[in-house]
Amino acid sequence: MMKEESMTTTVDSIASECLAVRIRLLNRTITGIFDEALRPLGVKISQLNVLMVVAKRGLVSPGDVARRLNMEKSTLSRNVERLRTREWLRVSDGESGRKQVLELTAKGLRLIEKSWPHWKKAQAETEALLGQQGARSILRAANTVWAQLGRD
Amino acid sequence: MMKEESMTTTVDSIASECLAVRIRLLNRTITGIFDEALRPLGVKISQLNVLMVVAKRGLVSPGDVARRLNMEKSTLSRNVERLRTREWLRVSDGESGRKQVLELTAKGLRLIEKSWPHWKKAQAETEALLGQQGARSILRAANTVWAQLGRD
DNA sequence: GCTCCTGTGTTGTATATACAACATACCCGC
DNA sequence: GCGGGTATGTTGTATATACAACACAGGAGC
Repeated sequence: MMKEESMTTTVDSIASECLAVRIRLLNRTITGIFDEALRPLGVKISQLNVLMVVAKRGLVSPGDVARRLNMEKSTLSRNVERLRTREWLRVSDGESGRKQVLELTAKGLRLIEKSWPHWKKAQAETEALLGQQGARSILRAANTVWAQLGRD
Repeated sequence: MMKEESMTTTVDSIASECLAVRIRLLNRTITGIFDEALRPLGVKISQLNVLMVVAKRGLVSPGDVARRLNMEKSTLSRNVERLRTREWLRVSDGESGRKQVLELTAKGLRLIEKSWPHWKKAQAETEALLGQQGARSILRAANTVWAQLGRD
Protein backbone atom coordinates (compact mmCIF):
# COMPACT_ATOMS: atom_id res chain seq x y z
CA MET A 1 0.00 0.00 0.00
CA MET A 2 1.23 3.45 -0.92
CA LYS A 3 1.79 5.96 1.83
CA GLU A 4 -0.96 8.50 2.46
CA GLU A 5 1.34 11.33 1.45
CA SER A 6 2.26 9.69 -1.86
CA MET A 7 -1.39 8.99 -2.55
CA THR A 8 -2.18 12.66 -2.29
CA THR A 9 0.66 13.43 -4.66
CA THR A 10 -0.70 10.90 -7.14
CA VAL A 11 -4.18 12.36 -7.07
CA ASP A 12 -2.92 15.93 -7.34
CA SER A 13 -0.61 15.17 -10.23
CA ILE A 14 -3.26 13.45 -12.28
CA ALA A 15 -5.89 16.02 -11.40
CA SER A 16 -3.74 19.00 -12.27
CA GLU A 17 -2.08 17.70 -15.43
CA CYS A 18 -4.14 14.95 -17.08
CA LEU A 19 -4.47 15.66 -20.78
CA ALA A 20 -7.27 13.13 -21.22
CA VAL A 21 -9.72 14.67 -18.78
CA ARG A 22 -9.08 18.04 -20.43
CA ILE A 23 -9.46 16.97 -24.03
CA ARG A 24 -12.61 15.08 -23.06
CA LEU A 25 -14.01 18.16 -21.34
CA LEU A 26 -13.29 20.24 -24.42
CA ASN A 27 -14.86 17.59 -26.61
CA ARG A 28 -18.12 17.52 -24.68
CA THR A 29 -18.28 21.30 -24.50
CA ILE A 30 -17.51 22.04 -28.13
CA THR A 31 -19.56 19.16 -29.52
CA GLY A 32 -22.45 20.54 -27.49
CA ILE A 33 -22.04 24.01 -28.98
CA PHE A 34 -22.11 22.67 -32.54
CA ASP A 35 -24.93 20.19 -31.92
CA GLU A 36 -27.08 22.93 -30.46
CA ALA A 37 -26.45 25.21 -33.41
CA LEU A 38 -27.24 22.45 -35.89
CA ARG A 39 -30.32 21.16 -34.10
CA PRO A 40 -32.78 23.04 -36.37
CA LEU A 41 -31.40 21.00 -39.28
CA GLY A 42 -31.73 17.64 -37.56
CA VAL A 43 -28.07 16.77 -38.03
CA LYS A 44 -25.28 16.35 -35.50
CA ILE A 45 -21.75 17.63 -35.91
CA SER A 46 -20.44 14.06 -35.81
CA GLN A 47 -22.54 13.31 -38.88
CA LEU A 48 -21.63 16.51 -40.67
CA ASN A 49 -17.97 15.64 -40.10
CA VAL A 50 -18.36 12.43 -42.07
CA LEU A 51 -20.32 14.15 -44.83
CA MET A 52 -17.62 16.82 -45.08
CA VAL A 53 -14.90 14.24 -45.65
CA VAL A 54 -16.93 12.70 -48.45
CA ALA A 55 -17.72 16.13 -49.91
CA LYS A 56 -14.09 17.16 -49.82
CA ARG A 57 -12.61 13.97 -51.24
CA GLY A 58 -15.22 12.87 -53.72
CA LEU A 59 -15.46 9.11 -54.14
CA VAL A 60 -13.96 7.49 -51.05
CA SER A 61 -14.28 4.17 -49.32
CA PRO A 62 -15.53 3.83 -45.73
CA GLY A 63 -12.05 2.69 -44.74
CA ASP A 64 -10.51 5.88 -46.14
CA VAL A 65 -12.92 8.02 -44.15
CA ALA A 66 -12.31 6.06 -40.97
CA ARG A 67 -8.54 6.43 -41.35
CA ARG A 68 -8.83 10.14 -42.00
CA LEU A 69 -10.86 10.61 -38.82
CA ASN A 70 -8.84 8.06 -36.83
CA MET A 71 -12.04 6.21 -36.12
CA GLU A 72 -12.79 2.48 -35.94
CA LYS A 73 -14.10 1.03 -39.18
CA SER A 74 -16.95 -0.53 -37.24
CA THR A 75 -17.93 2.86 -35.83
CA LEU A 76 -17.93 4.38 -39.25
CA SER A 77 -19.91 1.49 -40.67
CA ARG A 78 -22.82 2.28 -38.39
CA ASN A 79 -22.54 6.02 -38.88
CA VAL A 80 -22.71 5.54 -42.63
CA GLU A 81 -25.76 3.33 -42.20
CA ARG A 82 -27.59 6.20 -40.48
CA LEU A 83 -26.49 8.75 -43.08
CA ARG A 84 -27.67 6.43 -45.82
CA THR A 85 -31.05 6.01 -44.14
CA ARG A 86 -31.48 9.78 -44.20
CA GLU A 87 -30.39 9.80 -47.84
CA TRP A 88 -27.49 12.16 -47.30
CA LEU A 89 -25.09 9.74 -48.93
CA ARG A 90 -25.10 6.76 -51.24
CA VAL A 91 -23.11 3.54 -50.95
CA SER A 92 -22.18 1.49 -53.99
CA ASP A 93 -19.90 -1.46 -54.58
CA GLY A 94 -16.62 -0.51 -56.20
CA GLU A 95 -15.58 -2.13 -59.47
CA SER A 96 -13.23 -4.51 -57.77
CA GLY A 97 -16.00 -5.73 -55.50
CA ARG A 98 -13.80 -5.25 -52.49
CA LYS A 99 -14.02 -1.60 -51.52
CA GLN A 100 -17.30 0.28 -51.29
CA VAL A 101 -17.68 3.76 -52.68
CA LEU A 102 -19.32 6.60 -50.77
CA GLU A 103 -20.87 9.56 -52.52
CA LEU A 104 -22.92 12.55 -51.41
CA THR A 105 -26.50 12.73 -52.63
CA ALA A 106 -28.10 15.96 -53.83
CA LYS A 107 -29.91 16.03 -50.51
CA GLY A 108 -26.59 15.70 -48.73
CA LEU A 109 -25.18 18.62 -50.66
CA ARG A 110 -28.20 20.75 -49.84
CA LEU A 111 -27.75 19.87 -46.18
CA ILE A 112 -24.17 21.15 -46.23
CA GLU A 113 -25.28 24.35 -47.90
CA LYS A 114 -27.97 24.92 -45.31
CA SER A 115 -25.55 24.08 -42.50
CA TRP A 116 -23.13 26.85 -43.35
CA PRO A 117 -24.62 29.71 -41.29
CA HIS A 118 -25.26 27.45 -38.30
CA TRP A 119 -21.75 26.05 -38.49
CA LYS A 120 -20.35 29.58 -38.73
CA LYS A 121 -22.21 30.63 -35.62
CA ALA A 122 -20.97 27.65 -33.62
CA GLN A 123 -17.42 28.19 -34.84
CA ALA A 124 -17.55 31.83 -33.71
CA GLU A 125 -18.99 30.86 -30.36
CA THR A 126 -16.23 28.31 -29.87
CA GLU A 127 -13.57 30.85 -30.77
CA ALA A 128 -15.05 33.21 -28.23
CA LEU A 129 -14.91 30.46 -25.62
CA LEU A 130 -11.32 29.43 -26.29
CA GLY A 131 -9.87 32.74 -27.35
CA GLN A 132 -8.03 33.22 -30.64
CA GLN A 133 -4.89 31.69 -29.29
CA GLY A 134 -6.67 28.67 -27.86
CA ALA A 135 -8.52 28.10 -31.10
CA ARG A 136 -5.32 28.25 -33.12
CA SER A 137 -3.69 25.79 -30.74
CA ILE A 138 -6.43 23.26 -31.44
CA LEU A 139 -5.89 23.63 -35.18
CA ARG A 140 -2.16 23.12 -34.76
CA ALA A 141 -2.56 20.12 -32.48
CA ALA A 142 -4.90 18.45 -34.95
CA ASN A 143 -2.46 19.08 -37.78
CA THR A 144 0.24 17.40 -35.74
CA VAL A 145 -1.94 14.34 -35.28
CA TRP A 146 -2.89 14.20 -38.94
CA ALA A 147 0.76 14.43 -39.92
CA GLN A 148 1.66 11.50 -37.69
CA LEU A 149 -1.29 9.42 -38.85
CA GLY A 150 -0.16 9.95 -42.44
CA ARG A 151 3.30 8.66 -41.65
CA ASP A 152 2.08 5.34 -40.29
CA MET B 1 -29.48 26.43 -54.81
CA MET B 2 -26.02 27.77 -54.07
CA LYS B 3 -23.63 28.25 -56.96
CA GLU B 4 -21.07 25.53 -57.55
CA GLU B 5 -18.25 27.92 -56.79
CA SER B 6 -19.76 28.99 -53.49
CA MET B 7 -20.37 25.38 -52.56
CA THR B 8 -16.72 24.61 -52.96
CA THR B 9 -15.88 27.58 -50.78
CA THR B 10 -18.26 26.35 -48.11
CA VAL B 11 -16.77 22.86 -48.07
CA ASP B 12 -13.23 24.17 -48.05
CA SER B 13 -13.87 26.62 -45.23
CA ILE B 14 -15.46 24.07 -42.98
CA ALA B 15 -12.90 21.42 -43.85
CA SER B 16 -9.92 23.62 -43.22
CA GLU B 17 -11.07 25.44 -40.10
CA CYS B 18 -13.71 23.46 -38.23
CA LEU B 19 -12.83 23.29 -34.55
CA ALA B 20 -15.32 20.52 -33.85
CA VAL B 21 -13.88 17.95 -36.23
CA ARG B 22 -10.45 18.69 -34.79
CA ILE B 23 -11.33 18.48 -31.14
CA ARG B 24 -13.23 15.27 -31.85
CA LEU B 25 -10.24 13.81 -33.65
CA LEU B 26 -8.02 14.69 -30.72
CA ASN B 27 -10.55 13.22 -28.32
CA ARG B 28 -10.67 9.86 -30.10
CA THR B 29 -6.91 9.72 -30.46
CA ILE B 30 -6.01 10.67 -26.90
CA THR B 31 -8.80 8.67 -25.28
CA GLY B 32 -7.50 5.69 -27.25
CA ILE B 33 -3.96 6.18 -25.93
CA PHE B 34 -5.13 6.29 -22.31
CA ASP B 35 -7.60 3.42 -22.67
CA GLU B 36 -4.93 1.22 -24.16
CA ALA B 37 -2.50 2.02 -21.37
CA LEU B 38 -5.14 1.33 -18.70
CA ARG B 39 -6.49 -1.87 -20.29
CA PRO B 40 -4.48 -4.20 -17.99
CA LEU B 41 -6.38 -2.69 -15.05
CA GLY B 42 -9.82 -3.10 -16.60
CA VAL B 43 -10.70 0.57 -16.27
CA LYS B 44 -11.27 3.22 -18.89
CA ILE B 45 -9.99 6.79 -18.72
CA SER B 46 -13.57 8.07 -18.70
CA GLN B 47 -14.16 6.11 -15.51
CA LEU B 48 -10.87 7.12 -13.94
CA ASN B 49 -11.79 10.76 -14.63
CA VAL B 50 -14.90 10.43 -12.47
CA LEU B 51 -13.03 8.61 -9.72
CA MET B 52 -10.39 11.34 -9.73
CA VAL B 53 -12.94 14.07 -9.16
CA VAL B 54 -14.33 12.17 -6.21
CA ALA B 55 -10.82 11.46 -4.87
CA LYS B 56 -9.82 15.09 -5.18
CA ARG B 57 -12.94 16.62 -3.68
CA GLY B 58 -13.90 14.12 -1.02
CA LEU B 59 -17.63 13.88 -0.42
CA VAL B 60 -19.41 15.21 -3.49
CA SER B 61 -22.82 14.81 -5.05
CA PRO B 62 -23.32 13.40 -8.55
CA GLY B 63 -24.53 16.82 -9.64
CA ASP B 64 -21.30 18.43 -8.48
CA VAL B 65 -19.23 15.94 -10.45
CA ALA B 66 -21.37 16.39 -13.57
CA ARG B 67 -21.00 20.17 -13.38
CA ARG B 68 -17.25 19.94 -12.89
CA LEU B 69 -16.94 17.75 -16.00
CA ASN B 70 -19.60 19.67 -17.95
CA MET B 71 -21.47 16.43 -18.40
CA GLU B 72 -25.20 15.66 -18.37
CA LYS B 73 -26.46 14.50 -15.00
CA SER B 74 -28.10 11.54 -16.73
CA THR B 75 -24.78 10.51 -18.25
CA LEU B 76 -23.08 10.69 -14.92
CA SER B 77 -25.91 8.76 -13.28
CA ARG B 78 -25.19 5.74 -15.46
CA ASN B 79 -21.43 6.07 -15.15
CA VAL B 80 -21.74 6.07 -11.38
CA GLU B 81 -23.93 3.00 -11.56
CA ARG B 82 -21.14 1.10 -13.33
CA LEU B 83 -18.48 2.34 -10.90
CA ARG B 84 -20.65 1.27 -8.01
CA THR B 85 -21.12 -2.20 -9.50
CA ARG B 86 -17.35 -2.61 -9.60
CA GLU B 87 -17.16 -1.35 -6.02
CA TRP B 88 -14.84 1.54 -6.82
CA LEU B 89 -17.20 3.99 -5.18
CA ARG B 90 -20.05 4.08 -2.73
CA VAL B 91 -23.28 6.04 -2.95
CA SER B 92 -25.17 7.11 0.14
CA ASP B 93 -28.09 9.42 0.79
CA GLY B 94 -27.05 12.76 2.20
CA GLU B 95 -28.45 13.96 5.50
CA SER B 96 -30.90 16.24 3.80
CA GLY B 97 -32.28 13.38 1.74
CA ARG B 98 -31.99 15.42 -1.41
CA LYS B 99 -28.41 15.16 -2.56
CA GLN B 100 -26.58 11.88 -2.74
CA VAL B 101 -23.02 11.56 -1.50
CA LEU B 102 -20.27 9.83 -3.47
CA GLU B 103 -17.23 8.39 -1.79
CA LEU B 104 -14.29 6.31 -2.96
CA THR B 105 -14.03 2.78 -1.57
CA ALA B 106 -10.72 1.27 -0.45
CA LYS B 107 -10.80 -0.69 -3.70
CA GLY B 108 -11.25 2.53 -5.62
CA LEU B 109 -8.25 4.05 -3.90
CA ARG B 110 -6.14 1.01 -4.69
CA LEU B 111 -7.20 1.28 -8.32
CA ILE B 112 -5.95 4.86 -8.50
CA GLU B 113 -2.65 3.84 -6.91
CA LYS B 114 -2.20 1.05 -9.42
CA SER B 115 -3.19 3.33 -12.29
CA TRP B 116 -0.40 5.82 -11.69
CA PRO B 117 2.36 4.23 -13.82
CA HIS B 118 -0.04 3.46 -16.65
CA TRP B 119 -1.46 6.97 -16.57
CA LYS B 120 2.07 8.39 -16.55
CA LYS B 121 2.98 6.38 -19.63
CA ALA B 122 -0.10 7.52 -21.54
CA GLN B 123 0.46 11.11 -20.52
CA ALA B 124 4.06 10.96 -21.81
CA GLU B 125 2.93 9.36 -25.05
CA THR B 126 0.33 12.07 -25.53
CA GLU B 127 2.90 14.81 -24.88
CA ALA B 128 5.15 13.20 -27.46
CA LEU B 129 2.27 13.21 -29.94
CA LEU B 130 1.23 16.82 -29.38
CA GLY B 131 4.59 18.32 -28.56
CA GLN B 132 5.21 20.32 -25.40
CA GLN B 133 3.58 23.39 -26.82
CA GLY B 134 0.51 21.51 -28.01
CA ALA B 135 0.12 19.83 -24.65
CA ARG B 136 0.34 23.14 -22.82
CA SER B 137 -2.25 24.62 -25.13
CA ILE B 138 -4.72 21.90 -24.19
CA LEU B 139 -4.17 22.64 -20.51
CA ARG B 140 -4.74 26.34 -21.07
CA ALA B 141 -7.84 25.81 -23.18
CA ALA B 142 -9.37 23.57 -20.53
CA ASN B 143 -8.63 26.15 -17.85
CA THR B 144 -10.44 28.74 -19.93
CA VAL B 145 -13.50 26.52 -20.14
CA TRP B 146 -13.44 25.76 -16.43
CA ALA B 147 -13.22 29.46 -15.64
CA GLN B 148 -16.26 30.21 -17.77
CA LEU B 149 -18.23 27.31 -16.37
CA GLY B 150 -17.56 28.61 -12.89
CA ARG B 151 -18.98 31.99 -13.79
CA ASP B 152 -22.30 30.60 -14.93
C1' DG C 1 -3.92 -23.48 -59.27
C1' DC C 2 -3.61 -23.54 -54.22
C1' DT C 3 -2.50 -21.39 -49.80
C1' DC C 4 -1.87 -18.05 -46.78
C1' DC C 5 -1.84 -13.33 -45.57
C1' DT C 6 -3.85 -8.90 -45.68
C1' DG C 7 -7.32 -5.48 -46.38
C1' DT C 8 -12.34 -4.53 -46.08
C1' DG C 9 -16.65 -4.39 -44.19
C1' DT C 10 -20.34 -6.28 -40.72
C1' DT C 11 -22.15 -7.85 -36.35
C1' DG C 12 -22.22 -8.74 -31.22
C1' DT C 13 -21.45 -6.50 -27.03
C1' DA C 14 -20.26 -2.86 -23.76
C1' DT C 15 -19.66 1.88 -22.60
C1' DA C 16 -20.22 7.09 -23.08
C1' DT C 17 -22.99 10.62 -24.30
C1' DA C 18 -27.18 13.79 -24.75
C1' DC C 19 -32.08 15.20 -24.60
C1' DA C 20 -36.74 14.76 -22.88
C1' DA C 21 -39.83 13.45 -19.53
C1' DC C 22 -40.54 12.28 -15.10
C1' DA C 23 -40.69 11.87 -9.75
C1' DT C 24 -39.17 14.05 -5.53
C1' DA C 25 -37.51 16.96 -2.25
C1' DC C 26 -36.48 21.39 -0.86
C1' DC C 27 -37.10 26.20 -0.25
C1' DC C 28 -39.19 30.89 -0.68
C1' DG C 29 -42.73 34.03 -0.27
C1' DC C 30 -46.85 34.75 1.53
C1' DG D 1 -48.81 25.99 6.55
C1' DC D 2 -49.16 26.11 1.47
C1' DG D 3 -48.10 26.52 -3.45
C1' DG D 4 -45.19 27.02 -6.83
C1' DG D 5 -40.72 27.15 -8.59
C1' DT D 6 -36.17 24.96 -8.63
C1' DA D 7 -32.64 21.50 -7.80
C1' DT D 8 -31.69 16.54 -7.92
C1' DG D 9 -31.61 12.20 -9.62
C1' DT D 10 -33.64 8.29 -12.78
C1' DT D 11 -35.43 6.26 -16.99
C1' DG D 12 -36.57 5.96 -22.06
C1' DT D 13 -34.54 6.56 -26.38
C1' DA D 14 -31.07 7.60 -29.89
C1' DT D 15 -26.40 8.16 -31.32
C1' DA D 16 -21.17 7.62 -31.06
C1' DT D 17 -17.57 4.94 -29.87
C1' DA D 18 -14.35 0.79 -29.40
C1' DC D 19 -12.92 -4.11 -29.37
C1' DA D 20 -13.41 -8.82 -30.80
C1' DA D 21 -14.86 -12.10 -33.90
C1' DC D 22 -16.30 -13.03 -38.18
C1' DA D 23 -16.92 -13.36 -43.54
C1' DC D 24 -14.90 -12.55 -47.73
C1' DA D 25 -12.24 -10.84 -51.56
C1' DG D 26 -7.60 -10.25 -53.68
C1' DG D 27 -3.04 -10.82 -54.22
C1' DA D 28 1.69 -12.94 -53.49
C1' DG D 29 4.52 -16.83 -53.48
C1' DC D 30 5.20 -21.26 -54.56
